[in-house]
Amino acid sequence: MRRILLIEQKIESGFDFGKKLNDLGYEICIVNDAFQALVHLESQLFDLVLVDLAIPKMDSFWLLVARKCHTPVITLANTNDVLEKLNAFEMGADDYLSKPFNIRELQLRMNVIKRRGKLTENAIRQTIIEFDDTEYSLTCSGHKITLTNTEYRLFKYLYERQGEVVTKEELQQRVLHKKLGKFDRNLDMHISNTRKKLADRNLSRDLINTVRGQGYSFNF
Amino acid sequence: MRRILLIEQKIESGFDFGKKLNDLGYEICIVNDAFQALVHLESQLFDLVLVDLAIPKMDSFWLLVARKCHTPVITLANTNDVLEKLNAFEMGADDYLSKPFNIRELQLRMNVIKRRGKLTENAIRQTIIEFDDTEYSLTCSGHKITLTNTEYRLFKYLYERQGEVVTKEELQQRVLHKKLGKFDRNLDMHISNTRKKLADRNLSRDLINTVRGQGYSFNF
DNA sequence: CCACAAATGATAACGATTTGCATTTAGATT
DNA sequence: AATCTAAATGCAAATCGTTATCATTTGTGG
Repeated sequence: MRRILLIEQKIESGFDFGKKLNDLGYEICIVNDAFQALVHLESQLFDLVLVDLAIPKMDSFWLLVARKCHTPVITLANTNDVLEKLNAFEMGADDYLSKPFNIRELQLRMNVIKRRGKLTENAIRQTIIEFDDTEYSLTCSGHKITLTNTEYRLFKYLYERQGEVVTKEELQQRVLHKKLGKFDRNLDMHISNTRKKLADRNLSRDLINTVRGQGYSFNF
Repeated sequence: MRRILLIEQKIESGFDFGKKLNDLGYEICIVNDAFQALVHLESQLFDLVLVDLAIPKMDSFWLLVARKCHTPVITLANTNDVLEKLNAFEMGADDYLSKPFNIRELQLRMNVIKRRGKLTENAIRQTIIEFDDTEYSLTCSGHKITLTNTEYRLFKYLYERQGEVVTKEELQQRVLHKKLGKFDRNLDMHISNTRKKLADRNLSRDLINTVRGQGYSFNF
């Protein structure tokens, strides 16, 4: 899941939101009306369409288009209105979020959609990991693990792309902020140390899976 | 004038154009939306930004960013529309070209900007710092200093915002990737160590200026 | 199935970063 | 100007991150 088309009425409010997503490694494209959305959807491939329900008219128009391009859609609403929620689903949205929401929540739902798309509607994940950004700790099925800053950011980065294989280059660039050297072993060390901590708390060290020659991936 | 950031809507059409420039000795980086542009502008130094005006909306957004990074901007347009031209200048572009244009013409204009830039640059500062991302070293008026990864990224971050006061919060977030604690001393330490290294090489430790209660700023 | 190369795992040593405490400085208050 | 206080700094110790090295695993071609 990489490229996201964000349809926001107020382009400015989309900016910092989009920036956040961008920081997390997504490529964002923001448009503010259905026609532009149409143009973009037809000329480029997107992995997800996020629509602010405040977009006037055209409600289901872009949806049709998205459907044609086999792109999943998540709608965003400003209210917690149940009717609006039902409406979104009726229109054929794949999921729904009401603002303000946590980026993490969005990511989780994106992952669910992604999996649904790939594995044709399988079990919903029940193991959920809670992250604590302030003390670099995570809690998984009752076990709490405290990592170091770097271990934490690596783990979280992988978690946020669960299922995907993340290359060492990417991790090195985006988490460690340095280039990957020829015989660079330091990612391996962080992974190794993290796995040890997982094992110490009776969690599977295979939460982080190594894909030989390619990188690492997170898997429950 | 070396590194150019090219913002093109259709990435393909940017390719051969970019290739031409590349053949002429420029280092080109092509992106196709404002956010990517933002990311690149914030993480690397460019000497010039070329923007295809066909980039939808966002018109002035990337411009703001480029301004922040002290990078000149030339806009490219598909029409010969005078309004568009005026609009470009209003937005603050340094120059304007309508497609199709001669690469020579572009070069001429780039030189003009360069000269313009150098003049003001010389008036303001004559010292220029060269950065080496691979070994975290910088060269300033003949003196070469090697920093650690973190010191280097902090220094560069401040340098890229020269004149501005950058808050500790921001540095902590964007460079150290952690929250600023109440009695957090680690930025101070990095600054202190960097200053020491500057002094060791007969460079002014006041290149990094502390603004009591606010943060740090870079100043020649 | 074996030999070989390449990738990964793991330990330890080393260097960098962070933390805690003591001290100094800048600015506000009187 | 003397005092007070919050912020900044210096230094040392503890923690964390990186590198060097060797062992182990995995995949490839004979």
